Amino acid sequence: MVRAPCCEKMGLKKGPWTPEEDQVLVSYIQKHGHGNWRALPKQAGLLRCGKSCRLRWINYLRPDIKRGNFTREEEETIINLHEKLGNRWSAIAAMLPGRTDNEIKNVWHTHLKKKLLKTNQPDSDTKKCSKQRIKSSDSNSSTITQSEPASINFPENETSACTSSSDFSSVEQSKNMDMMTIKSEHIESLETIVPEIEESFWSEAAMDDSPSSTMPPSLTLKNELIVQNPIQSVETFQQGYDFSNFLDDGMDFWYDLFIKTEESTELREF
DNA sequence: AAACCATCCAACCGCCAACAG
DNA sequence: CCTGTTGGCGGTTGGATGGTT
Repeated sequence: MVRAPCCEKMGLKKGPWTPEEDQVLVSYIQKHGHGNWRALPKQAGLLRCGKSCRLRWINYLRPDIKRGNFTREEEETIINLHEKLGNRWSAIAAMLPGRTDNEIKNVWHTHLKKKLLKTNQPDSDTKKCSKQRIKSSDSNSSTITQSEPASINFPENETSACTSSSDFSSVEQSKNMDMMTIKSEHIESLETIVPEIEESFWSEAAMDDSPSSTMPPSLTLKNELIVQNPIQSVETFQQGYDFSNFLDDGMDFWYDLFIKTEESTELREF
């Protein structure tokens, strides 16, 4: 079977999207949803192929997209999950609300991979302590800038020592380090969770059924069970899609998740 | 100031699985 | 089953940008 090309040869535009095109796409999806990506550009009056529209929407225009640098917690999550899941970017993205697989993939290739290579070098001073590796010019911010030479490889036997360092003296920072330890120690448990999720658990109907919904299709719950999405509190998850406080909520969620992991293997029921 | 180089990231490409007819 | 269509995924590319020489 010879596959038809994604885009018609004639008349369809490629390359960067203009603000006007973005506006057209957003307006159309807000009004009509995206039932059929292939038909969408024609109906919306866009000279793009459906695939391009879909990519643009998912990776850039979706209202729940989170912009800006990745937080340290997010980077840790990516590294830990990548260790267990490999290059399954979409699976990793499912654990990071507001982040796309494409974005995570980019961050991994351009940022995290290099950091890991650096820290995994045997004769490295960076092994001594995370304190030296995690530089924070702004102690109130957990955001890692792109130029920051931080490592997120956190050997378990180092985290406690570094928690007491001056760089991590605040309560929040201690909490961060605790979370790192917990993630490291319990990542095996996490691995056992993910494969158990049935595909049917998630619904893609939200956007089509209720265009005003702020719940992204990929995260729509069919059931009341909380399984995926560790960066979000149970309460928030059940009530709606609001990541405004995802960081703090996420901390508690990870805590709850892994503490419960220790107590019981029945993780799906809270 | 210009040339060169490195990095980033949005977008594209090709493949595959699921699904409908 | 078979075939064609569609959506989704991971790998890759190339233009833009910033830094260095």
